Amino acid sequence: MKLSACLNQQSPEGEKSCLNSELWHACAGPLVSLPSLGSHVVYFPQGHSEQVAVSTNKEVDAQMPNYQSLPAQLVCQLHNVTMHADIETDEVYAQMTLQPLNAQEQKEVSFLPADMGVASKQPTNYFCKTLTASDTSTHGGFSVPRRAAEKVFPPLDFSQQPPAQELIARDLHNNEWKFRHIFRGQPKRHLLTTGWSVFVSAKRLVAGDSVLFIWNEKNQLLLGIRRANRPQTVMPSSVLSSDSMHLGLLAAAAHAAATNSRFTIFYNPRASPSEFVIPLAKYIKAVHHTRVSVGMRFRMLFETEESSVRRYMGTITGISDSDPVRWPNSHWRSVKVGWDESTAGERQPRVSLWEIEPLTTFPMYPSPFPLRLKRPWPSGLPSYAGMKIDDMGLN
Amino acid sequence: MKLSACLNQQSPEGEKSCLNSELWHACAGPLVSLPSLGSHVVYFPQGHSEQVAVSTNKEVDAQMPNYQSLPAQLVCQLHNVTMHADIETDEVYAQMTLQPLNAQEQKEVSFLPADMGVASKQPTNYFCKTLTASDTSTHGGFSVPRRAAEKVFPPLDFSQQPPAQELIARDLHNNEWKFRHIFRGQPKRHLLTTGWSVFVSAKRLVAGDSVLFIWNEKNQLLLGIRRANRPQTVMPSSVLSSDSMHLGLLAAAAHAAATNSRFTIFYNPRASPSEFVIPLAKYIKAVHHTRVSVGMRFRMLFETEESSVRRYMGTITGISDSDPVRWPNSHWRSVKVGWDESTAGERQPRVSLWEIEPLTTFPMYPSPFPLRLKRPWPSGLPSYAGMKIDDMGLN
DNA sequence: GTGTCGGCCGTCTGCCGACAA
DNA sequence: TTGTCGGCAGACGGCCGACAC
Repeated sequence: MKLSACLNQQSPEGEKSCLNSELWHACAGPLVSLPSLGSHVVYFPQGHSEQVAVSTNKEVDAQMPNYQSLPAQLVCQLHNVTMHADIETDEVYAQMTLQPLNAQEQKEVSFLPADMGVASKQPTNYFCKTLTASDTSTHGGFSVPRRAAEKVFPPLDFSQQPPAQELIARDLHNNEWKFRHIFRGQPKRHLLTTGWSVFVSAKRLVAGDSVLFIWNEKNQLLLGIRRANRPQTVMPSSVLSSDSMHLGLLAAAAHAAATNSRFTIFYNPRASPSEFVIPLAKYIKAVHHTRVSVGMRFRMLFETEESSVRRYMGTITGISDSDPVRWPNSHWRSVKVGWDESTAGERQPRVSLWEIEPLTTFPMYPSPFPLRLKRPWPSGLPSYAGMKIDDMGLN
Repeated sequence: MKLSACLNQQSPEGEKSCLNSELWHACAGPLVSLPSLGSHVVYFPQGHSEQVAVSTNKEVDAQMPNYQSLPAQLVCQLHNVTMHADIETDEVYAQMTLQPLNAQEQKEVSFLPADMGVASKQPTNYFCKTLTASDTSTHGGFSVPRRAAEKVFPPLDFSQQPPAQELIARDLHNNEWKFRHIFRGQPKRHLLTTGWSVFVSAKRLVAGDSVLFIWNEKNQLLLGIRRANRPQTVMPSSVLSSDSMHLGLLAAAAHAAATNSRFTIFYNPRASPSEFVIPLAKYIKAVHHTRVSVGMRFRMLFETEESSVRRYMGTITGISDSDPVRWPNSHWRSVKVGWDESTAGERQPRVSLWEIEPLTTFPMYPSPFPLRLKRPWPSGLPSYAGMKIDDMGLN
């Protein structure tokens, strides 16, 4: 597996766009958004650690030493953010360069305009189909859903019999793929024939994986893939032990925090259980300007199989440290929740405040003890320098 | 890419053998040896760092902080060593669990019998062939060199016309591969036909890669592969930045050294420029009981393309720290050398003392200033506790 | 509307000896 | 001794509409 070359094919403004941004976001999913370049963010080593644990398929060792000097959250400036795709698997990921703010900078932050992060702009003219056994078999081509073909593909010339055209689509690596698009059969349907099997075998697609076609404003056809969540699809790599990787991310963050220097992380939206680089304004709003209490009802967004979103409902069952030993007083996954729909096991039993929308109207189990935080935020102007000592888990 | 399951198919004594030891060593090459389980070794973070740099295809950042508490070499006990092969690429690697010795243990070490490490026992009944274009094309099978077939494969029944048999070989993952072995053509030759192309495509072999057949004492046929050194065959992985990986290996070693606890490393013999876990006795002999001086002639073993060894000759041109800033007073690559054969670029300009055989007879350029070490070893009993402070690069 | 299948044709896989390096 | 090729037969890839859910 190699890293992608950084194809700067569009967005010459250079803003965090290294390869096609629409396609990257479409592959990443509707819930993924990247903080703006230059903005202030909160970085959570815990969340980063979770991603590494998933990627290496190994939980963090209980023997792991603590980094006493590393707070549970670091307020940083985002100096660089680039989108990438693994050259072997097309898995999307982002590289971010973060610089922890010093005390003075954290004080000044509160006077800057809030930046909640740009919402992930999902393209409008696109479709995503989960591949069937017939789609991936060598016996035939790809059956295009009718509405999808009419919305996303250029219109066919129906004076021909049968109507057909050649489609050229580009993937995340800017590679070109050619397909014969034909409208035939009884009943009539849209099919991709010649060229399709080459694509399937090159990308090693199997039934259950999804493909994604985008027709963008420049009249280009873009093509992405999203692999099914196969168990054990992970890649631990024999480069470094998972323990050393966990230590490495902590050491990198601790060193950067101690010296106010930059460090680099990878964010893997499809692998990571939760985003761990959060826009500062979003964090502040959720942690300091939102009332939550045990018994309160909330909603949370999840991605569906068809790449759209739906809300699941739940009830807050507790508010406590998710890892009291290693990360005391961290807001990471500080909210214990129960989900209404009992298809349990899929959804995390713990979430962070900025992931949920509390429903202040009609609480199902009104708590007699509404509480905001164990350490309520001082009224008046927020002090982020103070936060680092008072509220951010510095031991 | 996934890690291999640990197939304990033989050597029930369980000594560092997790999958077939003969096959692993054959794939690793004739120069690779693993220290014995329980023995004392010297671990070099610098060498480990080199391996990570090669694997991530990224040199260590000059900004990298120093670990003041981490010596340039750690005397450890080897608690566990298991052989593995990458499930995707069949690349061989070893996992070792090391425990740094405390001062008391280091003192006691000198009274234990020396363990120079077992030499890599290359199997006797084996052959290794680099694949030709014809071998890997879909047009035909595999042409077996005559001597190889006669030495390694079971004898054919020449009463049949043509003589043929089915061969069953097992790879590092204990997967079974069946081949039709036939002796035919004009002139007569040994060929593998049916089954060969399945193997080639499953392992994604291309011309230039090598295959390796072993006929062991249990009359089993073993089958390994060794890929050509394709440039950029490396896999940086988007899990962790290379900077964090470098920090991680240093942090893991530093923490283990500080607490005398165990840590785990991966050794990748085909990727790593040099072994970085050396039997203690080999280290002591090379560093403290060998005279080297500028101008001295030496030999060093290298692997040939055909999986055998040859010696290259050279002259010592200097003795100095390879990284005076980060690792002062380290013996890692402390010897600057020039090579007789000017096919330069292939061989390292710096080697470590334990990699070379100094030729004490007939030095080509006798130096008027023979020197042993910048800090000569005190005569009498070696003190490894003292070494840690005096000679092992503690800043 | 679309997933899977039988039918059918064409290409490519893969086994053979010829031939030359 | 062995790498590559032309020849050839059979397997599979891949395009088609039928049909059912």
